[in-house]
Amino acid sequence: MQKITLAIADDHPMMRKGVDITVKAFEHIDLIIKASNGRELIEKIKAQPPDVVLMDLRMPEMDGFETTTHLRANYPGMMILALSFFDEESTMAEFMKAGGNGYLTKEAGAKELKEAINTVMQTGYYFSDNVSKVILKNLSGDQQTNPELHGAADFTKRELKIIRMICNEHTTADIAKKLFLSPKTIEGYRKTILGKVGAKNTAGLAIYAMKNGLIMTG
Amino acid sequence: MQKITLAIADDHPMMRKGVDITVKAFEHIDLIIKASNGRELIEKIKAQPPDVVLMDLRMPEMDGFETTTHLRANYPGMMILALSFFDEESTMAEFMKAGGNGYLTKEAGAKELKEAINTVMQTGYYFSDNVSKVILKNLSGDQQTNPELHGAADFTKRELKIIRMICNEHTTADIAKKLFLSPKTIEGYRKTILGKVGAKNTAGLAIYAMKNGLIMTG
DNA sequence: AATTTTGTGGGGGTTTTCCCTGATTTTGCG
DNA sequence: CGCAAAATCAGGGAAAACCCCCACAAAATT
Repeated sequence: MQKITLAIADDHPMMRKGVDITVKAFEHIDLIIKASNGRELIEKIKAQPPDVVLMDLRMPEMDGFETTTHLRANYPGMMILALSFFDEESTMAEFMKAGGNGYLTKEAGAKELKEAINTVMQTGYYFSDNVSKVILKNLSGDQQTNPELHGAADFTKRELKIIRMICNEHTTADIAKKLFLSPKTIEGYRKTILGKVGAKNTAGLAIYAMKNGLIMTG
Repeated sequence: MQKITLAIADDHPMMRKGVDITVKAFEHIDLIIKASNGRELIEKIKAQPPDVVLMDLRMPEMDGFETTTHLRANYPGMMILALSFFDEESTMAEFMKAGGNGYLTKEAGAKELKEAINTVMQTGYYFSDNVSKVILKNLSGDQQTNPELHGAADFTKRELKIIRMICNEHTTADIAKKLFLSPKTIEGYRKTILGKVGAKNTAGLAIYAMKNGLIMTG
């Protein structure tokens, strides 16, 4: 599955950041170009044309209408969406006349941005307000599957005993002495245990043990 | 399941929009306050205090440092994250000194924003570059943080924050770096903390923290 | 105003944990 | 029986934690 490449042209750095932040949550979309005006956008597009362009209409140097006209002439297949933070009809009409593929209104959320990009790629258009509200599954990043989410790793009896002793503040040497084993053996267990629970140190292990009921809470 | 309430203070409307867009994708987070400077933020917070504040540091009228100091004094349990688009250490150090709970660097994506908010609610801190994430990750939160519920020993805010970081497997050096303090200072805290809880080592501390609800169990 | 607590740091050291290589013996089970 | 997992141990080294001592400034409390 190919990633969708995206460009944004907006004179406001914070807006670019906002979009940047948003699309970073979308695994299948790559924001490859950020430009602060039309001229800069066109320059960058020469080197690397994106699939979709998000275009602010009010920009210095070269505004969104002019830029859209140029892009439409030179890249017929490119999808151009207006980032409309003032959705006056007349403005939008002019933009569509210039060759735009649709627009996002200011109410657009991350979900809609994603849908807009997907839709415009599939159908060639997207309009913010006719949102069919197709219920896609959750946005990416909603449930990040935990690698070692505890089905609770299973421990051997020895390991369990040692875990409990560690949680009772016994040191390696201490445990070794009490169990009549070599400290090196206990060290080995510590390593194995840390590996099993995915902890980086004793603190993490102790927390894990508590959460998973490996030790008595009394 | 309770939603996490969020406020943002940033003089730039587009930035607010960016965050707004982003958090709208998060079902469990409600952006309830948008302010353009510290004074406005404080006013709005009087009516409706949020769980977490995202704070730009450079703002007109009343900047992020001043605002953070004020909020920390009046809302001890409120989580304050800096939106740092210029991550100079000195700036961050000043912010942390003012009582901040952590910071998001400019590389932060939607996923990280979400995680930052979740994490700061669970642990009381978040630092953009900390990669330890997985460990205490649990399915989305439920219990809200009641700052002081358990009598137990009483800790200062600093101590509490450090306890949580220790339980999240941060090393002394690590903590020092993130809080812009000397490792020696952290060492001092460790000693004080161990003394207070009557633990002999980190394992004991972690167990204590769990038992006494010093850290969120998710 | 005086005192205590909190926050911040330093020097110098020992102990403990963590990590990398290995290894041998026992035990459980198909 | 044979094999995998469990249990046992080692050398050597790096990192982290722990433990003394101490000091000073800022803030809170009295």
